[in-house]
Amino acid sequence: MTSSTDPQLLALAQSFRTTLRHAVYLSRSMDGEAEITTTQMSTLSMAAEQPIRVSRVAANLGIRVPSATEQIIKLEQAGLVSRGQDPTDSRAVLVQLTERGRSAWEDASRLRNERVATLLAQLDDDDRARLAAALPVIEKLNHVV
Amino acid sequence: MTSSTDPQLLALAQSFRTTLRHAVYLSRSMDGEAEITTTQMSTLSMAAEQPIRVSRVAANLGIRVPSATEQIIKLEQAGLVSRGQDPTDSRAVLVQLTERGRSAWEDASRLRNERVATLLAQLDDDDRARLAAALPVIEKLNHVV
DNA sequence: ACGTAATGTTAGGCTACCTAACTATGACCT
DNA sequence: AGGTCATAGTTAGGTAGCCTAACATTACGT
Repeated sequence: MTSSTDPQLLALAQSFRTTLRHAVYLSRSMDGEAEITTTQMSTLSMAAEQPIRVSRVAANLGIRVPSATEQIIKLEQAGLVSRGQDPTDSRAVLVQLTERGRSAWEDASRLRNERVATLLAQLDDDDRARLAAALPVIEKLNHVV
Repeated sequence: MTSSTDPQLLALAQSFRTTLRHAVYLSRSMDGEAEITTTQMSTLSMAAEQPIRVSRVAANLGIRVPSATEQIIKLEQAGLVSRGQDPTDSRAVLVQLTERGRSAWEDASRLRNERVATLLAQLDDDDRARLAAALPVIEKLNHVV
């Protein structure tokens, strides 16, 4: 990975980074006055799919394991998740949503979705199609790593 | 903004939010071991275009003015930006890049661009086109607000 | 069975962010 | 002009998320 990179690729990379930065600002402004932080929301989203290890939460969030432990403990104290043993590995801890956690996640998720949907409603059909087409591409990038 | 939102729009909103979240994780992992933090990088990016007020930096970053002041002072102490008066309003402070700041920003930017370009190189042409087509759409969302 | 690797937790410190209170300048109004 | 209020930024002090280092526990390879 030297500096012998295709100029067109570099240009796309730069646009992508800039747009991503702007999107993050946008996302933050949407989250604004929520009672659940973005990190907690992300953690709940992961656990909503299936029980997940602390180390995986940390890896997905891009933070260290002790930091993930800290957040998860807070979520546990709030009654939103529970920590249980992994039957296949007694070192591991499986984080899963409680009933309250699931409904809290659903509520917060719905609220955010509605806000974003309101934004998207102001695009025309072509733009929405372009956006929809690009989402799977961005997802691919994560698996390339 | 009630819950009378089009289901298709809500579905797209949810996908968009999820993908955005994943992209942020990806972005963080790219920034990883950099010597300039993401916030500082963003601040430099803004000042690189044109001198910018502290309050605008704060607004763009989604943080409060005192927090922006704090970061800008650090950048100033690092010799990367200078703070000058706005000739049109002596209350305002204009943040602009120093020579060192510009080259530091260019270096850091190039490094990140190359990392992202390496990722993008692993997509096929169609996917890259889809990605490129969606970036302006996402930019539009910022101006809709 | 023993040494090493992997998974989490605890302890302590750093930094980015916040609110509240303050200074200074601009805008408006009479 | 003078008075009042709004706007731009800084300072002070507190909160929370993230980090590294050190530790306990369980798994794995030889």
